[in-house]
Amino acid sequence: MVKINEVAQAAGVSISTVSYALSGKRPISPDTRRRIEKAVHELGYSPNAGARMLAGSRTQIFALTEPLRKDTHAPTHMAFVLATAVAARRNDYDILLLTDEDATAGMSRVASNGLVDAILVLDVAPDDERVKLARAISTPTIFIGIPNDNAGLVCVDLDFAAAAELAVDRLADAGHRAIGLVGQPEVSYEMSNFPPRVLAAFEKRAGERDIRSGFGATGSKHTSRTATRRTVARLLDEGATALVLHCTEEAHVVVLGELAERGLRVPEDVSLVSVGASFDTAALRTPVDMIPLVPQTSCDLAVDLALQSLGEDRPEPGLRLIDPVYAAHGSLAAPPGGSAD
Amino acid sequence: MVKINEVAQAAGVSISTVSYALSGKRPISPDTRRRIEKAVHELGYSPNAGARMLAGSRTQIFALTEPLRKDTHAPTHMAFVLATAVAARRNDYDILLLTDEDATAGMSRVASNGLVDAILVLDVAPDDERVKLARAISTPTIFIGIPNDNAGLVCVDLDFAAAAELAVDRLADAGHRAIGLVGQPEVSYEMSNFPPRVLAAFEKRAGERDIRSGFGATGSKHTSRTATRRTVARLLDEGATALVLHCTEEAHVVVLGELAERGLRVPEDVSLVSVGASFDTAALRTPVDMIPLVPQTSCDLAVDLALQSLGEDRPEPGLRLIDPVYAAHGSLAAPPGGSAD
DNA sequence: TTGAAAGCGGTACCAT
DNA sequence: ATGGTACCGCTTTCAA
Repeated sequence: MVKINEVAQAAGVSISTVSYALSGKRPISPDTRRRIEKAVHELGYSPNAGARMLAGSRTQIFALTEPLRKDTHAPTHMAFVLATAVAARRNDYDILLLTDEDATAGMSRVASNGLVDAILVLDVAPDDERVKLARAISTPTIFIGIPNDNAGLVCVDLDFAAAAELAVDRLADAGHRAIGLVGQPEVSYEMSNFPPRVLAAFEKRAGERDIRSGFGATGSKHTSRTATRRTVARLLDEGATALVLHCTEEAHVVVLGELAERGLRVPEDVSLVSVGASFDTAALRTPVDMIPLVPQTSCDLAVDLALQSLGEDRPEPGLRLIDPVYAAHGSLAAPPGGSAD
Repeated sequence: MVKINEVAQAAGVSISTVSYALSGKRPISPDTRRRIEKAVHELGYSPNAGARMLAGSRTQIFALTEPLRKDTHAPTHMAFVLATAVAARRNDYDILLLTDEDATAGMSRVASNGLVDAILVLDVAPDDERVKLARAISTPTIFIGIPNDNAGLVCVDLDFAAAAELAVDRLADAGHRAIGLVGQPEVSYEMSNFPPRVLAAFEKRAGERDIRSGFGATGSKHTSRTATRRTVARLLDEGATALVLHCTEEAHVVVLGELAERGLRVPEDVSLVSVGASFDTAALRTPVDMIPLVPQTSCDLAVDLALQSLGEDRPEPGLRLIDPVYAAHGSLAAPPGGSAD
């Protein structure tokens, strides 16, 4: 393990010069700089992490808390973890994983031992217990997701409400008068923060546009497709000519299968719009229009905010809602028989 | 951020006494110990991570490298990450996530800046590039999975070969003379380390027991069930009276569906044994016998080995193969018509 | 533009 | 059983 003094000696300069050359915090003559870089390279020097944390006051580590509930959707979750890690690395930060049984335990630990510069919160529940802890500690904390009680917090997320409204608007504009929402498994409306936002905005906007709206949950395991099929059947029976999908990829597949079995074509007989999916609905056997949830967008922003929290102008508390984007894939058309009711 | 000297003062003892009381590295009188613990508790003291890393030579952090290829099965992968994190925490260790595009970059970085005490390697490929790096660095490295070239490495994994043999043996013992293997998507036989081990051992043991064996891959996405159905159809056509399943939960479901459609009962008409699954095959609509892959077992052992690597008697290089365990769920019986061919 | 040296907050050796 | 203190390797004043 080569140390800074060895580099200094090899380059024929003082320790502090090496340090400054590496941090760029003060001007170094081109010549000196070259000799130092040469020494660093030849000796394979890499500053000791512990010493850096102690002397400087940056650890170059962010904590990521993820309380992995049994209902978390693994692929989506992983996409967020990955996106966070990538964004962090791009800024020379590493990610420390906090998956404690007790979500708050790890958080308060790293907050009080100074292991991390900031904390990123994933898998936010409506009444998340990490909220009050975040208010109590001094380590900057960024929520990816929006808890009910979010006063004073920095939160980042897709604007799910706007996304739901956008979906309703597009369908209403196309002439649909009755729209069904195929939602998450029931339990998610208590455990997670965004499903309720979609549902509420969907119903509100439908009301505003004088549209009849229906709602139904999906099954929580792909082994029970029944719940999903029943929901689709009911919504169609109630007269829906379009469905908004806010569910897993598996559930999308089941919906498409159910429509196919009933001999219904997309978009001639039924229009579809997927909201908040983080997989590619254009790759399904029937491509579906989508207003995607892009983990990278949220995570990049979250990391930016975390970095900003370390500087002078700490970000204002408040929600950062990401504008929804509509991607057409041909699953939206006018309802059969024109815009009749 | 309360420091050790404040604790010492509050408890009316010296700094070193506090340190020793906390580490338990030398006897402390019951009375003193109580006062120190009281002070620690009241002040909410938690030793500074950076200072510890620098002074002691333990960072209390393990790195976990996971090069997230596009074909990695998210739920299984997450189960391993979670199991590792839990095992680590139980031993007062945190997990630092290394998900660099370049898998080796992060590894060599943490190896040379002393950020972690050991490295755990996940998602091992047959010709994994992290192998030669592991040999080059001084940070102890534990592989969870077995690369082809594993000389000198410490590797932990389920004994997939023994598991495959056990499956064949049970079926052969029950009288089956023709067995099919429903395997992974084709690409996995190049990208991952364990599918080839199952396949090879399956065929070898079948040969030894004079059993006709067949093999077929599954589809790589649940959207393409066709490949899986075709494989099942072919294996049955070839006369298989039993199937060994080494595939995803989705594929299991498809297999069961295909059997049901053909009017085949389990186990009366076809026997099934699942090998290396990390989900519960007993919870499927038809419970299936399994020889499970238990992430916790592998990860606990890996963490143990990592800890051991930090002490005096570093573990011998070599493979640690975990014995397979057979869990019966009623999907195995004699072939129809007795043990006729 | 460069150097010397004072910490950062613990750990563990050497005393008592 | 307890205390004093020399480091651990780097960052960052303060001086030149």
